[in-house]
Amino acid sequence: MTRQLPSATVARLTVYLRSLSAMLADGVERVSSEALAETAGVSSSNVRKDLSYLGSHGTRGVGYEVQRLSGNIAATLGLTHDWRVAIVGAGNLGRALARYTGFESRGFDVVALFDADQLIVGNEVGWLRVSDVRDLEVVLARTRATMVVLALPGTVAQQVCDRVVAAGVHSILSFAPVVLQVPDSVNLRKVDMATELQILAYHAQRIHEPGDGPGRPSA
Amino acid sequence: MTRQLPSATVARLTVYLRSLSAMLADGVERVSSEALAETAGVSSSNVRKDLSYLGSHGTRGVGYEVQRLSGNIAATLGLTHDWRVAIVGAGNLGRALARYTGFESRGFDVVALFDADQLIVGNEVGWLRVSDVRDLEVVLARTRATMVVLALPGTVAQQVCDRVVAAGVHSILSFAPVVLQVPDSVNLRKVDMATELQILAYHAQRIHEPGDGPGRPSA
DNA sequence: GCGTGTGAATGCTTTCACAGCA
DNA sequence: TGCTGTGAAAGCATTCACACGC
Repeated sequence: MTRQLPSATVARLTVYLRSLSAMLADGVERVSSEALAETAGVSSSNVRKDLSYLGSHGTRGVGYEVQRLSGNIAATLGLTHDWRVAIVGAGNLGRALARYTGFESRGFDVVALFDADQLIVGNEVGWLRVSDVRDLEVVLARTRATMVVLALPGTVAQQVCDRVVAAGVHSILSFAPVVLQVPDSVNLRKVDMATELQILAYHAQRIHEPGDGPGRPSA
Repeated sequence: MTRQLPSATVARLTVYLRSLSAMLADGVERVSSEALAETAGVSSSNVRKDLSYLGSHGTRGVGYEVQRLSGNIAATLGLTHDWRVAIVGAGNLGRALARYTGFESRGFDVVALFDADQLIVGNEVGWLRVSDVRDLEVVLARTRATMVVLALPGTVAQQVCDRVVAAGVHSILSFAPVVLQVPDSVNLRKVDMATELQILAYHAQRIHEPGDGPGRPSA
Protein backbone atom coordinates (compact mmCIF):
# COMPACT_ATOMS: atom_id res chain seq x y z
CA MET A 1 0.00 0.00 0.00
CA THR A 2 2.93 2.27 0.57
CA ARG A 3 4.39 3.27 -2.72
CA GLN A 4 5.85 6.75 -2.53
CA LEU A 5 3.91 9.30 -4.51
CA PRO A 6 5.75 11.89 -6.63
CA SER A 7 6.08 14.98 -4.49
CA ALA A 8 4.51 17.19 -7.13
CA THR A 9 1.49 14.92 -7.01
CA VAL A 10 1.18 15.18 -3.23
CA ALA A 11 1.16 18.97 -3.48
CA ARG A 12 -1.61 18.89 -6.07
CA LEU A 13 -3.70 16.38 -4.16
CA THR A 14 -4.20 18.99 -1.45
CA VAL A 15 -5.57 21.34 -4.08
CA TYR A 16 -7.91 18.72 -5.49
CA LEU A 17 -9.11 17.99 -1.99
CA ARG A 18 -10.08 21.60 -1.50
CA SER A 19 -11.96 21.71 -4.79
CA LEU A 20 -13.72 18.47 -3.98
CA SER A 21 -14.75 19.72 -0.54
CA ALA A 22 -16.35 22.73 -2.15
CA MET A 23 -18.16 20.46 -4.63
CA LEU A 24 -19.34 18.20 -1.82
CA ALA A 25 -20.76 21.23 -0.03
CA ASP A 26 -22.53 22.20 -3.24
CA GLY A 27 -24.01 18.75 -3.62
CA VAL A 28 -22.10 17.89 -6.79
CA GLU A 29 -21.91 14.13 -7.17
CA ARG A 30 -19.59 13.50 -10.09
CA VAL A 31 -16.73 15.36 -11.65
CA SER A 32 -14.59 14.82 -14.74
CA SER A 33 -10.83 15.23 -14.79
CA GLU A 34 -11.41 18.17 -17.09
CA ALA A 35 -13.69 19.96 -14.62
CA LEU A 36 -11.48 19.22 -11.65
CA ALA A 37 -8.44 20.42 -13.56
CA GLU A 38 -10.21 23.66 -14.27
CA THR A 39 -10.88 24.43 -10.62
CA ALA A 40 -7.39 23.37 -9.61
CA GLY A 41 -5.60 25.29 -12.29
CA VAL A 42 -3.74 22.35 -13.85
CA SER A 43 -4.10 20.23 -16.98
CA SER A 44 -6.60 17.41 -17.12
CA SER A 45 -3.99 14.83 -18.05
CA ASN A 46 -2.08 15.90 -15.00
CA VAL A 47 -5.15 15.26 -12.89
CA ARG A 48 -5.71 11.85 -14.40
CA LYS A 49 -2.11 10.82 -13.93
CA ASP A 50 -2.14 12.01 -10.32
CA LEU A 51 -5.34 10.18 -9.51
CA SER A 52 -4.13 7.02 -11.21
CA TYR A 53 -1.40 6.80 -8.57
CA LEU A 54 -4.11 6.37 -5.93
CA GLY A 55 -5.38 3.38 -7.83
CA SER A 56 -8.42 5.56 -7.98
CA HIS A 57 -11.48 4.23 -9.67
CA GLY A 58 -13.12 6.71 -11.90
CA THR A 59 -15.69 5.55 -14.40
CA ARG A 60 -14.80 5.78 -18.04
CA GLY A 61 -17.12 7.98 -19.98
CA VAL A 62 -18.47 9.43 -16.74
CA GLY A 63 -15.89 10.76 -14.32
CA TYR A 64 -15.17 10.47 -10.59
CA GLU A 65 -17.57 10.22 -7.66
CA VAL A 66 -16.86 13.34 -5.64
CA GLN A 67 -17.54 11.79 -2.27
CA ARG A 68 -15.46 8.73 -2.85
CA LEU A 69 -12.54 10.52 -4.46
CA SER A 70 -12.49 13.06 -1.68
CA GLY A 71 -12.31 10.32 0.97
CA ASN A 72 -9.65 8.55 -1.03
CA ILE A 73 -7.40 11.57 -1.22
CA ALA A 74 -7.92 12.43 2.44
CA ALA A 75 -6.91 8.91 3.40
CA THR A 76 -3.87 9.02 1.16
CA LEU A 77 -2.73 12.29 2.69
CA GLY A 78 -3.19 10.93 6.19
CA LEU A 79 -6.04 13.26 7.07
CA THR A 80 -8.33 10.67 8.58
CA HIS A 81 -7.64 11.99 12.05
CA ASP A 82 -6.69 15.38 13.44
CA TRP A 83 -3.07 16.38 13.82
CA ARG A 84 -1.89 18.25 16.90
CA VAL A 85 0.20 21.27 16.03
CA ALA A 86 2.31 23.52 18.25
CA ILE A 87 3.35 27.00 17.20
CA VAL A 88 6.62 28.41 18.48
CA GLY A 89 6.76 32.18 18.45
CA ALA A 90 3.82 34.36 19.47
CA GLY A 91 4.86 37.47 17.60
CA ASN A 92 2.65 38.99 14.92
CA LEU A 93 2.87 36.00 12.66
CA GLY A 94 2.59 33.36 15.38
CA ARG A 95 -0.51 34.98 16.79
CA ALA A 96 -2.02 35.30 13.34
CA LEU A 97 -1.42 31.60 12.73
CA ALA A 98 -2.82 30.63 16.11
CA ARG A 99 -6.02 32.47 15.30
CA TYR A 100 -6.26 31.24 11.74
CA THR A 101 -9.47 29.26 11.54
CA GLY A 102 -8.48 27.53 8.33
CA PHE A 103 -6.37 25.01 10.23
CA GLU A 104 -9.19 23.68 12.36
CA SER A 105 -11.42 23.02 9.45
CA ARG A 106 -8.72 21.09 7.65
CA GLY A 107 -7.90 18.73 10.46
CA PHE A 108 -5.14 20.57 12.30
CA ASP A 109 -5.55 21.36 16.01
CA VAL A 110 -3.34 24.06 17.39
CA VAL A 111 -2.64 22.74 20.89
CA ALA A 112 0.18 24.99 22.08
CA LEU A 113 1.71 28.39 21.47
CA PHE A 114 5.13 29.34 22.81
CA ASP A 115 7.12 32.50 23.27
CA ALA A 116 10.31 33.51 25.02
CA ASP A 117 9.15 37.01 25.96
CA GLN A 118 7.98 36.99 29.58
CA LEU A 119 5.62 39.86 28.83
CA ILE A 120 3.75 37.63 26.41
CA VAL A 121 3.91 34.33 28.28
CA GLY A 122 0.60 33.72 30.00
CA ASN A 123 -1.40 35.94 27.66
CA GLU A 124 -4.39 34.50 25.90
CA VAL A 125 -4.38 34.27 22.12
CA GLY A 126 -7.61 32.94 20.75
CA TRP A 127 -8.45 30.09 23.11
CA LEU A 128 -4.82 29.32 23.91
CA ARG A 129 -2.55 30.52 26.67
CA VAL A 130 1.00 31.34 25.62
CA SER A 131 3.50 28.92 27.17
CA ASP A 132 7.06 29.73 28.09
CA VAL A 133 9.42 28.36 25.48
CA ARG A 134 11.61 27.15 28.34
CA ASP A 135 8.91 24.55 28.94
CA LEU A 136 8.94 23.47 25.31
CA GLU A 137 9.79 19.83 25.89
CA VAL A 138 7.33 19.38 28.75
CA VAL A 139 4.43 21.02 26.97
CA LEU A 140 5.09 19.26 23.67
CA ALA A 141 4.99 15.98 25.54
CA ARG A 142 1.87 16.84 27.50
CA THR A 143 -0.06 18.08 24.47
CA ARG A 144 1.31 15.23 22.35
CA ALA A 145 1.91 17.64 19.48
CA THR A 146 3.44 15.89 16.48
CA MET A 147 3.87 18.91 14.23
CA VAL A 148 5.55 22.19 14.98
CA VAL A 149 5.31 25.53 13.21
CA LEU A 150 8.26 27.85 13.72
CA ALA A 151 7.22 31.50 13.58
CA LEU A 152 10.23 33.16 15.11
CA PRO A 153 13.21 35.34 14.20
CA GLY A 154 15.98 33.81 12.15
CA THR A 155 18.47 34.43 14.92
CA VAL A 156 16.97 31.86 17.27
CA ALA A 157 15.32 29.55 14.76
CA GLN A 158 18.09 26.95 14.57
CA GLN A 159 18.46 26.53 18.31
CA VAL A 160 14.74 26.18 18.86
CA CYS A 161 14.55 23.85 15.89
CA ASP A 162 17.19 21.63 17.47
CA ARG A 163 15.20 21.38 20.68
CA VAL A 164 12.03 20.57 18.78
CA VAL A 165 13.83 17.81 16.90
CA ALA A 166 15.37 16.47 20.11
CA ALA A 167 11.88 16.37 21.59
CA GLY A 168 10.95 13.85 18.92
CA VAL A 169 9.01 15.96 16.45
CA HIS A 170 9.45 14.82 12.86
CA SER A 171 7.33 17.38 11.00
CA ILE A 172 8.29 21.04 11.00
CA LEU A 173 6.98 24.00 9.06
CA SER A 174 9.26 27.01 9.27
CA PHE A 175 8.47 30.64 8.57
CA ALA A 176 11.89 31.77 9.72
CA PRO A 177 13.93 33.41 6.97
CA VAL A 178 16.93 31.11 7.37
CA VAL A 179 18.03 27.72 6.13
CA LEU A 180 17.62 25.23 8.95
CA GLN A 181 19.69 22.09 9.33
CA VAL A 182 17.77 19.02 10.41
CA PRO A 183 18.49 15.28 10.36
CA ASP A 184 17.18 13.26 7.43
CA SER A 185 14.56 11.70 9.64
CA VAL A 186 12.85 15.06 10.03
CA ASN A 187 10.55 16.54 7.47
CA LEU A 188 11.05 20.26 7.12
CA ARG A 189 9.10 22.60 4.93
CA LYS A 190 9.82 26.26 4.54
CA VAL A 191 7.66 29.25 3.74
CA ASP A 192 9.34 32.56 3.19
CA MET A 193 7.40 35.61 2.19
CA ALA A 194 10.38 37.71 1.23
CA THR A 195 11.56 34.93 -1.08
CA GLU A 196 8.20 34.86 -2.80
CA LEU A 197 8.32 38.59 -3.40
CA GLN A 198 11.84 38.33 -4.75
CA ILE A 199 10.75 35.73 -7.25
CA LEU A 200 7.93 38.03 -8.33
CA ALA A 201 10.45 40.85 -8.62
CA TYR A 202 12.55 38.79 -10.99
CA HIS A 203 9.67 38.22 -13.37
CA ALA A 204 8.36 41.78 -13.08
CA GLN A 205 11.75 43.21 -13.86
CA ARG A 206 12.11 41.07 -16.97
CA ILE A 207 9.06 42.70 -18.48
CA HIS A 208 9.32 46.41 -17.87
CA GLU A 209 12.97 47.16 -18.19
CA PRO A 210 13.97 48.95 -15.01
CA GLY A 211 14.03 52.67 -15.50
CA ASP A 212 14.46 54.71 -12.32
CA GLY A 213 10.91 53.93 -11.34
CA PRO A 214 9.56 50.42 -11.75
CA GLY A 215 7.59 50.45 -14.96
CA ARG A 216 4.65 52.61 -15.73
CA PRO A 217 1.28 50.96 -15.53
CA SER A 218 0.56 50.97 -19.22
CA ALA A 219 -2.70 49.23 -19.98
CA MET B 1 20.34 39.92 -23.54
CA THR B 2 18.74 38.16 -20.57
CA ARG B 3 17.62 34.70 -21.37
CA GLN B 4 15.02 33.24 -19.03
CA LEU B 5 16.52 31.48 -16.03
CA PRO B 6 15.16 28.10 -14.98
CA SER B 7 12.55 28.75 -12.30
CA ALA B 8 14.22 26.39 -9.86
CA THR B 9 17.34 28.47 -10.21
CA VAL B 10 15.53 31.71 -9.51
CA ALA B 11 14.14 30.27 -6.30
CA ARG B 12 17.59 29.21 -5.15
CA LEU B 13 19.20 32.53 -6.05
CA THR B 14 17.11 34.15 -3.33
CA VAL B 15 18.56 31.69 -0.85
CA TYR B 16 22.12 32.32 -1.98
CA LEU B 17 21.51 36.02 -1.68
CA ARG B 18 20.51 35.64 1.92
CA SER B 19 23.57 33.55 2.72
CA LEU B 20 25.80 36.04 0.96
CA SER B 21 24.29 38.96 2.84
CA ALA B 22 25.10 37.24 6.10
CA MET B 23 28.65 36.62 4.90
CA LEU B 24 29.02 40.24 3.83
CA ALA B 25 27.94 41.33 7.28
CA ASP B 26 30.51 38.98 8.76
CA GLY B 27 33.22 40.42 6.56
CA VAL B 28 33.78 37.23 4.57
CA GLU B 29 35.35 38.09 1.22
CA ARG B 30 35.40 34.88 -0.76
CA VAL B 31 33.29 31.76 -0.80
CA SER B 32 33.50 28.45 -2.65
CA SER B 33 30.55 26.75 -4.25
CA GLU B 34 30.95 24.05 -1.66
CA ALA B 35 30.69 26.47 1.28
CA LEU B 36 27.78 28.35 -0.24
CA ALA B 37 26.01 25.09 -0.97
CA GLU B 38 26.39 24.12 2.67
CA THR B 39 24.68 27.25 3.97
CA ALA B 40 21.96 27.05 1.35
CA GLY B 41 21.22 23.39 1.83
CA VAL B 42 21.82 22.29 -1.75
CA SER B 43 24.57 20.48 -3.67
CA SER B 44 27.68 22.30 -4.79
CA SER B 45 27.23 21.34 -8.42
CA ASN B 46 23.79 22.80 -8.24
CA VAL B 47 25.26 26.06 -7.00
CA ARG B 48 27.84 26.15 -9.77
CA LYS B 49 25.30 25.44 -12.46
CA ASP B 50 22.97 28.11 -11.11
CA LEU B 51 25.70 30.71 -10.95
CA SER B 52 26.95 29.84 -14.40
CA TYR B 53 23.61 31.04 -15.78
CA LEU B 54 24.46 34.53 -14.53
CA GLY B 55 27.64 34.42 -16.55
CA SER B 56 29.08 34.88 -13.12
CA HIS B 57 32.80 35.08 -12.84
CA GLY B 58 34.18 33.02 -10.05
CA THR B 59 37.88 32.35 -9.93
CA ARG B 60 39.01 28.80 -10.55
CA GLY B 61 40.91 27.38 -7.69
CA VAL B 62 39.64 30.16 -5.41
CA GLY B 63 35.90 30.72 -5.39
CA TYR B 64 33.56 33.68 -5.69
CA GLU B 65 33.94 37.22 -4.39
CA VAL B 66 31.10 37.61 -1.95
CA GLN B 67 30.49 41.27 -2.61
CA ARG B 68 30.46 40.96 -6.36
CA LEU B 69 28.39 37.80 -6.46
CA SER B 70 25.88 39.30 -4.11
CA GLY B 71 25.49 42.38 -6.30
CA ASN B 72 25.25 40.20 -9.35
CA ILE B 73 22.42 38.12 -7.97
CA ALA B 74 20.56 41.16 -6.65
CA ALA B 75 20.76 42.74 -10.10
CA THR B 76 19.58 39.55 -11.76
CA LEU B 77 16.60 39.33 -9.46
CA GLY B 78 15.69 42.94 -10.09
CA LEU B 79 16.43 44.08 -6.57
CA THR B 80 18.43 47.14 -7.47
CA HIS B 81 15.60 49.41 -6.44
CA ASP B 82 12.82 49.08 -3.90
CA TRP B 83 9.50 47.63 -4.87
CA ARG B 84 6.27 49.15 -3.61
CA VAL B 85 3.92 46.58 -2.17
CA ALA B 86 0.28 46.89 -1.15
CA ILE B 87 -1.38 44.42 1.20
CA VAL B 88 -5.07 43.74 0.82
CA GLY B 89 -6.67 42.43 3.99
CA ALA B 90 -5.87 43.78 7.44
CA GLY B 91 -6.94 40.74 9.41
CA ASN B 92 -4.51 38.86 11.62
CA LEU B 93 -2.31 37.81 8.76
CA GLY B 94 -2.43 41.09 6.88
CA ARG B 95 -1.45 43.03 9.98
CA ALA B 96 1.34 40.59 10.74
CA LEU B 97 2.69 41.03 7.22
CA ALA B 98 2.40 44.81 7.39
CA ARG B 99 4.50 44.82 10.54
CA TYR B 100 7.00 42.27 9.30
CA THR B 101 10.33 44.06 9.23
CA GLY B 102 11.93 41.47 6.98
CA PHE B 103 10.35 43.05 3.91
CA GLU B 104 11.93 46.46 4.38
CA SER B 105 15.39 45.08 4.72
CA ARG B 106 15.04 43.10 1.52
CA GLY B 107 13.92 45.93 -0.66
CA PHE B 108 10.15 45.79 -0.35
CA ASP B 109 8.26 48.85 0.85
CA VAL B 110 4.78 48.27 2.14
CA VAL B 111 3.00 51.37 0.94
CA ALA B 112 -0.64 50.53 1.52
CA LEU B 113 -2.86 48.28 3.58
CA PHE B 114 -6.53 47.75 2.77
CA ASP B 115 -9.56 46.31 4.46
CA ALA B 116 -13.27 46.18 3.85
CA ASP B 117 -14.28 46.33 7.51
CA GLN B 118 -15.27 49.90 8.42
CA LEU B 119 -14.24 49.25 12.01
CA ILE B 120 -10.67 48.67 10.86
CA VAL B 121 -10.42 51.29 8.12
CA GLY B 122 -8.54 54.30 9.43
CA ASN B 123 -6.72 52.39 12.16
CA GLU B 124 -2.99 52.55 12.32
CA VAL B 125 -0.96 49.38 11.80
CA GLY B 126 2.72 49.96 12.21
CA TRP B 127 3.30 53.23 10.40
CA LEU B 128 0.46 52.69 7.95
CA ARG B 129 -3.14 53.75 8.02
CA VAL B 130 -5.65 51.17 6.82
CA SER B 131 -7.35 52.25 3.60
CA ASP B 132 -10.85 51.34 2.53
CA VAL B 133 -10.76 48.61 -0.06
CA ARG B 134 -13.39 50.57 -1.97
CA ASP B 135 -10.60 53.03 -2.76
CA LEU B 136 -8.33 50.25 -4.01
CA GLU B 137 -7.80 51.60 -7.51
CA VAL B 138 -7.22 55.16 -6.39
CA VAL B 139 -4.77 54.28 -3.64
CA LEU B 140 -2.86 51.78 -5.78
CA ALA B 141 -2.40 54.48 -8.38
CA ARG B 142 -1.41 57.13 -5.87
CA THR B 143 1.10 54.93 -4.07
CA ARG B 144 2.29 53.48 -7.38
CA ALA B 145 2.33 50.01 -5.87
CA THR B 146 3.40 47.41 -8.41
CA MET B 147 3.02 44.33 -6.23
CA VAL B 148 0.04 43.19 -4.21
CA VAL B 149 -0.22 40.71 -1.39
CA LEU B 150 -3.65 39.19 -0.88
CA ALA B 151 -4.27 38.31 2.75
CA LEU B 152 -7.99 37.85 2.76
CA PRO B 153 -10.68 35.16 3.02
CA GLY B 154 -11.12 32.78 0.13
CA THR B 155 -14.66 33.96 -0.39
CA VAL B 156 -13.69 37.41 -1.61
CA ALA B 157 -10.21 36.68 -2.96
CA GLN B 158 -11.17 36.27 -6.62
CA GLN B 159 -13.19 39.44 -6.86
CA VAL B 160 -10.50 41.52 -5.20
CA CYS B 161 -7.90 39.84 -7.34
CA ASP B 162 -9.82 40.82 -10.46
CA ARG B 163 -9.85 44.45 -9.38
CA VAL B 164 -6.14 44.36 -8.61
CA VAL B 165 -5.44 42.95 -12.06
CA ALA B 166 -7.70 45.49 -13.72
CA ALA B 167 -5.77 48.20 -11.90
CA GLY B 168 -2.69 47.14 -13.82
CA VAL B 169 -0.81 45.11 -11.20
CA HIS B 170 1.16 42.22 -12.70
CA SER B 171 2.68 40.66 -9.58
CA ILE B 172 0.48 39.08 -6.94
CA LEU B 173 1.26 36.98 -3.90
CA SER B 174 -1.80 35.27 -2.48
CA PHE B 175 -2.30 33.78 0.96
CA ALA B 176 -5.94 33.03 0.27
CA PRO B 177 -6.74 29.32 0.39
CA VAL B 178 -8.29 29.22 -3.07
CA VAL B 179 -7.12 28.82 -6.64
CA LEU B 180 -7.24 32.20 -8.33
CA GLN B 181 -7.73 32.72 -12.04
CA VAL B 182 -5.57 35.43 -13.59
CA PRO B 183 -4.60 36.33 -17.16
CA ASP B 184 -1.30 35.00 -18.47
CA SER B 185 0.19 38.46 -18.27
CA VAL B 186 -0.07 38.37 -14.48
CA ASN B 187 2.40 36.63 -12.25
CA LEU B 188 0.68 34.92 -9.37
CA ARG B 189 2.33 33.06 -6.53
CA LYS B 190 0.50 31.24 -3.82
CA VAL B 191 1.34 30.45 -0.22
CA ASP B 192 -1.01 28.23 1.72
CA MET B 193 -0.26 27.16 5.24
CA ALA B 194 -2.89 24.46 5.42
CA THR B 195 -1.47 22.91 2.26
CA GLU B 196 1.99 22.82 3.77
CA LEU B 197 0.71 21.05 6.85
CA GLN B 198 -1.16 18.56 4.70
CA ILE B 199 2.00 17.72 2.85
CA LEU B 200 3.76 17.19 6.16
CA ALA B 201 0.86 15.00 7.25
CA TYR B 202 1.32 12.80 4.21
CA HIS B 203 4.95 12.13 5.02
CA ALA B 204 4.34 11.75 8.75
CA GLN B 205 1.61 9.24 8.18
CA ARG B 206 3.83 7.15 5.94
CA ILE B 207 6.24 6.60 8.80
CA HIS B 208 4.54 5.93 12.10
CA GLU B 209 1.02 4.74 11.95
CA PRO B 210 -0.77 7.03 14.40
CA GLY B 211 -1.58 5.38 17.73
CA ASP B 212 -4.86 6.82 18.93
CA GLY B 213 -6.28 7.94 15.60
CA PRO B 214 -9.12 5.96 14.07
CA GLY B 215 -8.65 3.89 11.00
CA ARG B 216 -5.54 2.63 9.40
CA PRO B 217 -5.10 2.02 5.69
CA SER B 218 -6.72 -1.18 4.57
CA ALA B 219 -4.48 -3.96 3.37
C1' DG C 1 -19.54 8.59 -27.86
C1' DC C 2 -17.13 10.10 -23.79
C1' DG C 3 -13.77 10.38 -20.43
C1' DT C 4 -10.53 7.41 -17.80
C1' DG C 5 -6.14 5.14 -17.51
C1' DT C 6 -1.55 4.73 -19.29
C1' DG C 7 2.67 3.86 -22.16
C1' DA C 8 5.57 6.78 -24.90
C1' DA C 9 7.56 11.23 -25.85
C1' DT C 10 8.89 15.61 -24.43
C1' DG C 11 10.75 18.91 -21.34
C1' DC C 12 12.80 20.31 -17.11
C1' DT C 13 16.14 19.66 -13.14
C1' DT C 14 19.85 17.66 -10.89
C1' DT C 15 23.95 15.11 -10.74
C1' DC C 16 28.28 13.49 -12.65
C1' DA C 17 32.70 13.91 -14.20
C1' DC C 18 36.24 16.22 -16.02
C1' DA C 19 38.54 19.92 -18.83
C1' DG C 20 40.52 24.32 -18.00
C1' DC C 21 42.40 28.08 -15.65
C1' DA C 22 44.20 30.62 -11.55
C1' DT D 1 46.83 21.87 -6.64
C1' DG D 2 41.99 23.45 -6.10
C1' DC D 3 37.83 24.95 -7.62
C1' DT D 4 35.10 26.78 -11.37
C1' DG D 5 32.44 26.07 -15.53
C1' DT D 6 30.04 22.91 -18.44
C1' DG D 7 28.78 19.15 -21.64
C1' DA D 8 26.72 14.66 -21.06
C1' DA D 9 23.92 11.40 -18.35
C1' DA D 10 20.42 10.38 -15.18
C1' DG D 11 16.29 11.30 -12.85
C1' DC D 12 11.61 13.63 -12.42
C1' DA D 13 7.45 15.68 -14.18
C1' DT D 14 4.28 16.93 -17.64
C1' DT D 15 2.04 16.34 -21.87
C1' DC D 16 0.44 13.55 -25.73
C1' DA D 17 -2.27 10.30 -27.84
C1' DC D 18 -4.92 6.56 -27.92
C1' DA D 19 -6.72 1.99 -26.28
C1' DC D 20 -10.31 0.67 -23.30
C1' DG D 21 -14.67 0.22 -20.92
C1' DC D 22 -18.91 2.31 -19.60
